[in-house]
Amino acid sequence: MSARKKSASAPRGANSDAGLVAPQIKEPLIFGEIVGYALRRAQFAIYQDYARTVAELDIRPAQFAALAIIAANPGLSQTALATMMGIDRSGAVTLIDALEGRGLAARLPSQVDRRTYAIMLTAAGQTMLARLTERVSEHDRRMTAALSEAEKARLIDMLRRLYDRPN
Amino acid sequence: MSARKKSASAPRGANSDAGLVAPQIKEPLIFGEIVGYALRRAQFAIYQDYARTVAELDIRPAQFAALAIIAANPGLSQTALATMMGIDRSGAVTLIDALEGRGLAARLPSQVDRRTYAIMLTAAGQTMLARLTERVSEHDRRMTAALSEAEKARLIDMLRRLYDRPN
DNA sequence: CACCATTATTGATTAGCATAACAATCCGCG
DNA sequence: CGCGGATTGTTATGCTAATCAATAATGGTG
Repeated sequence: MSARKKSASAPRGANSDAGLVAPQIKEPLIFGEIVGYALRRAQFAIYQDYARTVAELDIRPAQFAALAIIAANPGLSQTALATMMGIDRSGAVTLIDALEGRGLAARLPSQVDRRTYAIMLTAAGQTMLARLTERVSEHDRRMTAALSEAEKARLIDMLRRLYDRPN
Repeated sequence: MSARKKSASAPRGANSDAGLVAPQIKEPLIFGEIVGYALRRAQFAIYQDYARTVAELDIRPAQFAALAIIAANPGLSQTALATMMGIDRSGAVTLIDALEGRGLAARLPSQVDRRTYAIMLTAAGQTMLARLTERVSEHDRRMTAALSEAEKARLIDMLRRLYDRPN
């Protein structure tokens, strides 16, 4: 549900553009009442732009998240990264494989547990993260330009109350 | 990025639970500043529960959306449904195949355009949609219980301003 | 009528994600 | 010390959804 395609090519049937109105597709009433719907559309719109933003540096959304988490927790294990990102351990493997293959992260042998690696950012990874952070901040500012700073803060607070619920 | 797993099984290394603090995984600073991150987490949390809610009636999220849109626009074409949902026409085919296979929707031959079908809900589809709408409303109320009615309205308004931007 | 656009459909391809299995290693307990 | 269970990284497999191209049938337009 997005209806973000260009000119809504609804079938015009047999009526020209004389006086007849083109049959406009209506949005179901319930969509307007539900928070989850507005949430989904806003998230989708922003995520699209976010993906395009990081793609300019040939980075996928999950990779940026991984870089940021590794930078904030140098030497963490792969499972720690996986649980932090809410993905499976197997997903972390391919994720780090990609980062390591591009020289952005490295698997150092852990000194306390020979099963695990201590994941670190390389120098290239740190500069890449710096450039990404800059662009992502700009992206977020641009996408929320319709909100004042106070509104932005209130929005974040309300969203946190939605997912931070004590269950 | 979700960190919603149970007890954060961060590796404890070699320290017991005596006085040493278990190495807590920190969230990157930038995540807290970005609207898109809070948006993503809230959307994910709510979507999870939403999917489970409709799954109780053996319906997938996209199928509920299709049912609601068809009910609001009886006799629309498949491409109209596809553009409304923001998916490809080929996706609408399999979507309606499933609904038709379960007797919830029907493809009636259009009387004005022999290429298109007029998609309608069957009686079973209408009662199914009614039951779904009931449960989804309850789900939305439950998920947004941390917000007052006024806050909910303000939240929806702000979210709309995020995806309704005039581009 | 001729030409091009549109519709529904099929098939192939891809990406993402969860699941299961497995060897290496760690930890706890006798 | 040694054994059993748990954990870590890894690989393979399957599934779901999304994307794209191609095609036959039909519509609209000059």
